[in-house]
Amino acid sequence: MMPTTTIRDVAATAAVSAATVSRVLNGRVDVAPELRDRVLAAVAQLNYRPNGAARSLRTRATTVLGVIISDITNPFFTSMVRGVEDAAQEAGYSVVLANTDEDLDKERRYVEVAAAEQMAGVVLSPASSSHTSISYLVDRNIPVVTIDRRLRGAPVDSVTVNNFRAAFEATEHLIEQGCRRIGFVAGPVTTTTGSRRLAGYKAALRAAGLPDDPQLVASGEFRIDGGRAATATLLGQHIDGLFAANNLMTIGALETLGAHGIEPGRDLAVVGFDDINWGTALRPPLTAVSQPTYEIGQRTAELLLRRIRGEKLPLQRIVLPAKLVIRESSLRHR
Amino acid sequence: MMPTTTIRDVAATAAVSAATVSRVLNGRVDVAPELRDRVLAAVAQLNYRPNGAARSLRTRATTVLGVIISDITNPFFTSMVRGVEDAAQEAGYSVVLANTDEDLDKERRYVEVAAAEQMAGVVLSPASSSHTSISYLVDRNIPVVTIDRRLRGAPVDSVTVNNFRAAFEATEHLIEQGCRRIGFVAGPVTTTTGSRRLAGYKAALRAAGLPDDPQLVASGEFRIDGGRAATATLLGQHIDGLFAANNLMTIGALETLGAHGIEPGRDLAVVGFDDINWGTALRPPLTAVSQPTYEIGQRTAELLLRRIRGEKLPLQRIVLPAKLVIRESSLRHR
DNA sequence: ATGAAAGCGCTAACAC
DNA sequence: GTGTTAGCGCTTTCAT
Repeated sequence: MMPTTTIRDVAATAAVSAATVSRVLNGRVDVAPELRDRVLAAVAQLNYRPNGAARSLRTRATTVLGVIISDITNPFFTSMVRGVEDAAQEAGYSVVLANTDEDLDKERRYVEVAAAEQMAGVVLSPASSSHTSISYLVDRNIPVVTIDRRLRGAPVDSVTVNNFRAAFEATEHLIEQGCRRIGFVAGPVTTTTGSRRLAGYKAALRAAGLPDDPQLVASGEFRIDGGRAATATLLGQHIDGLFAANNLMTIGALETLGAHGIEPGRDLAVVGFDDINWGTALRPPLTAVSQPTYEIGQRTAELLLRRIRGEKLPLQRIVLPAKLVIRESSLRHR
Repeated sequence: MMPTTTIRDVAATAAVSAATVSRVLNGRVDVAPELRDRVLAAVAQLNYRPNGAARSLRTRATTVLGVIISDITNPFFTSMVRGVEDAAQEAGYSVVLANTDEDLDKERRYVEVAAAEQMAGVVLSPASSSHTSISYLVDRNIPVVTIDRRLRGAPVDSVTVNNFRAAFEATEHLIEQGCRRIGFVAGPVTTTTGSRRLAGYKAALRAAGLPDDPQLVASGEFRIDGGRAATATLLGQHIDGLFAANNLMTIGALETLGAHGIEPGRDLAVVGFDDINWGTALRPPLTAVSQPTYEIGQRTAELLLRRIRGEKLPLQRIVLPAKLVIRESSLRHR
């Protein structure tokens, strides 16, 4: 068992007081260069690392960011988390993860934990745009940035993509490919992503003068089985195009199409929302709306860190561009 | 800004000493039932949550597990992390994530951080089986369990699958399908997974009396481009079967095959290591070695928690079964 | 500019 | 069994 080296050890080695060591370590300017050097040398010599617990007990602040998302198992969130992680790490913060499975109770519990643990800030992907428990955090002045989704009516920073526009463009692309009956595999409208993507799809139909047939929309959870079920429903509707509202739903859709012997690109033009690395392993490769997931995470963390540092900014609603990547699953030239 | 309620507030409300509150909260048995109830009532009434920083400063222990893996972006790790997470959460621990990108320097830095932060335990997927920095942790009596991979020569608990056997069976399956020249897209032999899977492949060839042609093995990093490059090499070798050593390499392999107009199942029998949810979205669906990733994570966390609680156990080397899931990409009946 | 001293909230001896 | 007390390692007044 190693003896822990404390700030007093450093102070003794550098022949200064513990207070001075603390000042040096926290970048106070009012320390004589000579003492500074002695302190730094001692720190290096003893390989000293400040005790985080003692520090946060004293300052009532930690260097921990909470990341509360629905499910780390979804590759979409994974890449965002990675972006948050990297940005946090760079600033000396660490990241603790919590999965809510879109369950409001779990979300609330984790938010409470974040408050109790006095986390420096929280990244949240809210399970619902209307019900929220962030007041626990707001009351304690803990900054929150929502990621991927927004909270309606709450004055909270957010980082999202332009879901409406991206869905509009994807639908437009299918129309350009000659599709006239485009099925939409929709997610839950309780999330802002679910509702905005649906709205974009409908708007594109209207813009092209196509009927907005409710039969062409089937919705479900943002999960594989949700996509499977919705697609199965739509197959009865004589569709000539299919647009799935997220990556997991796309998997379910492709499975169902495959099971019915329907080949994307040949028999049906298919577009998915969220571009993942395996899209290119498919035959034909998948046309998909690509979101800058890593950058979303990075930007979220950067914004959160600015709030943590106390910067005064107006409410931020960062919207990053999602772009359609056209491959072959949506082309109908045969 | 909310005022923080401390243990003294609870003590005052319950008309006992702070020490008694502490005893109740930590499950000491030597507290009179009556006082216990008063304390619990006060805790509930004040909605009290102990301050983690103060607690760990005092006890020199946290309720945080470090999870140090190569890349959270890989769906394989993702599911394991989820398993760790859930088990940890259940025991009142939280999880902090760190990505090493298979970089030994990063790994060492994170291990140091885990030690400095006095994390309760660490789950590690070592970038190398031989070089390691876990002594920082061992010296401080911080338990470590390696996950997915082992550390050679280090007396550390591990949870893995039987990579040798799984690779053996996958290869055997290809041989049964009539393959005689099976290409192997290999990962780095510096990892135990990389070397054991290669060994299993070779052993199966030998067992079937097939020549162990080194030309049939091409190796690279456990990444998409690694799989692409290795597969491109193997295409010059007149192979009739292909086995890729991990999920990302499989993506690269499928891409390369697709680009050459080679269809899995029809022109070439293909098996991948790691079964991921999109395997069924492929046409034909992918035959793959399925690992119980979530369970691996769970078991790892459970073992780690037992070590944290100080249970005396012999060195644990838990090996979970990976099983071949046969779909159509490996069948050659046409 | 630097040091001495107090105290963050909690638990673990120790005393009763 | 329960309370009193000391102190974990750090930062931050307050003196000097």
